[in-house]
Amino acid sequence: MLDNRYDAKKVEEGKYQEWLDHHYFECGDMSKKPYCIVIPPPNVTGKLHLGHAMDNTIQDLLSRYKRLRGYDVLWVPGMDHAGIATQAKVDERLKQQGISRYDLGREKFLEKAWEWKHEYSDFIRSQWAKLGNSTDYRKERFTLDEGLSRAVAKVFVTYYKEGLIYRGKRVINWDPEAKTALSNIEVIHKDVEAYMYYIKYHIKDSDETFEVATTRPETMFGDVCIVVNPNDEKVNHLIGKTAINPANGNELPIIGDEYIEIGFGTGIMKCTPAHDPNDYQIALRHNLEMPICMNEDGTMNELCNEFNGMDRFECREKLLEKYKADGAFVKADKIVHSVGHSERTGVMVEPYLSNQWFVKMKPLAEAVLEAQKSEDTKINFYPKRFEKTFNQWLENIEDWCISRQLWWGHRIPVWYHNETGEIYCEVDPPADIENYHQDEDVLDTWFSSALWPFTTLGWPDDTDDYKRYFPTSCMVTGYDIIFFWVARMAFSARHFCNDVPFKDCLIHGLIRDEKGRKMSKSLGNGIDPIDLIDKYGSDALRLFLSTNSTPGLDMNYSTEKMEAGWNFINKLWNASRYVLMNCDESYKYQKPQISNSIDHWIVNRLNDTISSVTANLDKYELAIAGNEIMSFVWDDFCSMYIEFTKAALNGDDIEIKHQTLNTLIYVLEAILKLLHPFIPFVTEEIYQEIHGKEKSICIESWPEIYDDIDTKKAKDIDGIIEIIKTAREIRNENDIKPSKELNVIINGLEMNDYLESVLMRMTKLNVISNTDEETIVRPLTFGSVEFIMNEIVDKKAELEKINKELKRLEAEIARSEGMLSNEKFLSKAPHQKVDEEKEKLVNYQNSYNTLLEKKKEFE
RNA sequence: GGAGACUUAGCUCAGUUGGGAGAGCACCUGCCUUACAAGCAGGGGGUCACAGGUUCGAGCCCUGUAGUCUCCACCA
Repeated sequence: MLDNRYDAKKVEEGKYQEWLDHHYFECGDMSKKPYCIVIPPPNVTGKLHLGHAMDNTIQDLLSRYKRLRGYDVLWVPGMDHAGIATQAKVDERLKQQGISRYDLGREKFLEKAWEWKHEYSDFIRSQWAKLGNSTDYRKERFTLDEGLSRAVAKVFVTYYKEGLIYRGKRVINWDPEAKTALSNIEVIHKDVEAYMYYIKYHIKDSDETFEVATTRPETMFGDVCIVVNPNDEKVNHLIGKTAINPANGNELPIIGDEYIEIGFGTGIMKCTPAHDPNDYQIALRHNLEMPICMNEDGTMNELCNEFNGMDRFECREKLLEKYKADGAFVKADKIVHSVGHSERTGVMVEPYLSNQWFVKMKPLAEAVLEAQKSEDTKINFYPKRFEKTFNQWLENIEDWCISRQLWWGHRIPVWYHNETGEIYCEVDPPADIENYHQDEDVLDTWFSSALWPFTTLGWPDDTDDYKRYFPTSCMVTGYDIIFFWVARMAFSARHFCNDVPFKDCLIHGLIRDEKGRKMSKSLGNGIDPIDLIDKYGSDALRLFLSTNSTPGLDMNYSTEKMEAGWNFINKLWNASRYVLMNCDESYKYQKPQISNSIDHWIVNRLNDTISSVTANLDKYELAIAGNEIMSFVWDDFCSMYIEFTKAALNGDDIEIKHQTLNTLIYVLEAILKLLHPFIPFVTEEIYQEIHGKEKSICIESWPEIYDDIDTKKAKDIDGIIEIIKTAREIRNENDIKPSKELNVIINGLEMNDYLESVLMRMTKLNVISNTDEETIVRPLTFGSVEFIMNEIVDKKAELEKINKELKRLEAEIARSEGMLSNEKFLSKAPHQKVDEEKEKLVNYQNSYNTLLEKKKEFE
């Protein structure tokens, strides 16, 4: 017997291990259709947060649903080495021990990083277990494991040989903290307050001066020329002259280039090719030098004279002081402008000229865009609008900088000949390795993530898993990584597998705190999913995460809604307890032969619920599906049906009693299956209470429609419910105690002993066939009910009520008649709607006539 | 500059092809009715941001306005 109180801890304890021990989540039943999801691999940087919990809940929900629907489900677990992020964490740990990675050297540092990885992957697995993830652990992968690493190398080498990867000197985004290059999307642009400094330059051998505006005066040590627009009448006379750089006294030729926007600022720009991408382009056009004036850590270098070794921002201040002293400083205007910051370290990114590896994006992107044009070859986004986001990014894409000056990651499979410098690019190192040295850099962590949906299945080998499960069925992820990840998986799969990586892509929003703010470390408003599980249980958390959001939109955490979820589970628990308290062994495992109308009614409602829930889950409308089941359980099953059954179970009719018990179990079991994808632990607990420990709901099958429903009988119960609600209303309105029996005459609905006992049980209604007393009447859909007036209310009050109701009905009738006499409505609206309206009108008229008659009778 | 989202009850939000507005919480009234008081029964409360348009009919479709937010791109 179930305990008399739902205790999430007790229910969930040990269940996950049992599931694993029974291999319920392992794929491979070849008789079924395959269904595959690969997990977005969490970073091994730390614990999973609430966002992961939501993402995983959705995937688990889909996996469990599909398993019940009879698919051979493979949900692949795995983790990401997360290059910069993890390296930063390990660095930080070393720092606490007073050492730096340079003290250790590359090999030893990597050992430490692997230690970190093992520690955190264990932690993450324990969190997955708490969430109940039904992944197949035999298939778990890590982006840096051997198989994936070979796949990464294979991809690099292939691209390289196809000319889609190249190495070159470019101005890239440099993170001076992590001391590595970043790709464009790893740079976050933030508006910051700054100054636009106006600096005075002298023309060589002349008294003539001009002003140049800059926000980064410290880069003046890297300037090579002054640029004006040759068409700018105001300043083009300067072209050909030579200016003196106030920073170091160097001579700067003044040249013309149409890049300069006429009318912007002073119309005169300084050009720093190594520290600005636009300046770099100008320098290319004019074949200029590209001196670098900073070190990798953001300090100034030997080009900067007395500022050598000074931090870039300190140099800025000191240089300005110098300008103020020697008259070069003109003014500083306060401005707000957008400055790039490193996504990982948060420091200001420095545009920096360096030698990096790039993927040529145009042809890869175009292949995906082409495939998106056809229904057969496209990825289907849910919600659809993200397809536009995805396309637009691919349409405007620039080459992808993939080399990172880190140690933790896939080392670039390129070796340089020690003497000739000749490049050797293969998966395996050159045979005469002693004559070569390998490229020091590693690959952007997203380079390996981009291959995740197929490398996890064994690609580039033509494995059984790859053949069976690729392309995968559905990718579940947040809109924040469409560019980082989704798009890159798309072109990788298109290029190497000639297919989509996944047929569907379900995009969800972010989870925010109760006030709608993003959860962040600095705000300290993060919520640990494990704390919530400890407090409310995994099921309650999952229910909260899966039924309170609209696809693609952000969701706020809400204690209230967590509690509402818990309350629902408690309700389910108690309803199950009621069923099991009343059923002995003989009532289990039987599909009911239903005949009485109450059972027809509940099973009919169950049918509707099954259809609707199934349809919505198939559309990824998880919240709608969840709410549908919850309201069925709470409103129909608990509030109505269970209360109905009390009459049967306390009655003398053995036949009805028997049938009721069978129906109770039958409906409960269907409910458990419908809910299992949402709340797997408690549904398993209850299911095993019915069927014994040797069975598991995890591998059961989805409920089927009971196809022998008498809808007329089911509809009669809608009438009974109307009577009950009317009676309750009358009691409440007139302050009649629930314990006081009321006599009632029912017109237009066939009654029997059982239904009468239900009315007695539910609202203490005593059904009579006629009376000599004066009655009040309430029109209902099927007919009407009458109550003995002086048991309830006085005539005057009742007359008032009738008049009010008549007035309301007149208005309704007028509205309805208006519609039905509108020829355009009749001719253009669907027949069904017209019929509905006609039926309404008839009901209104019947009600009106019933009340009118009663009114005349009173007068 | 480009793109997108949001505006519905006191609060937080649902509302899936257009056919008389819903939930949770809060509030009011009455109930310890042997599954559940973390519960049960009943109730009050909304010009669906604003203005136009399409339609027999608009919270939903179209246009514009206002406010909030997000992403992308950015000129020294």
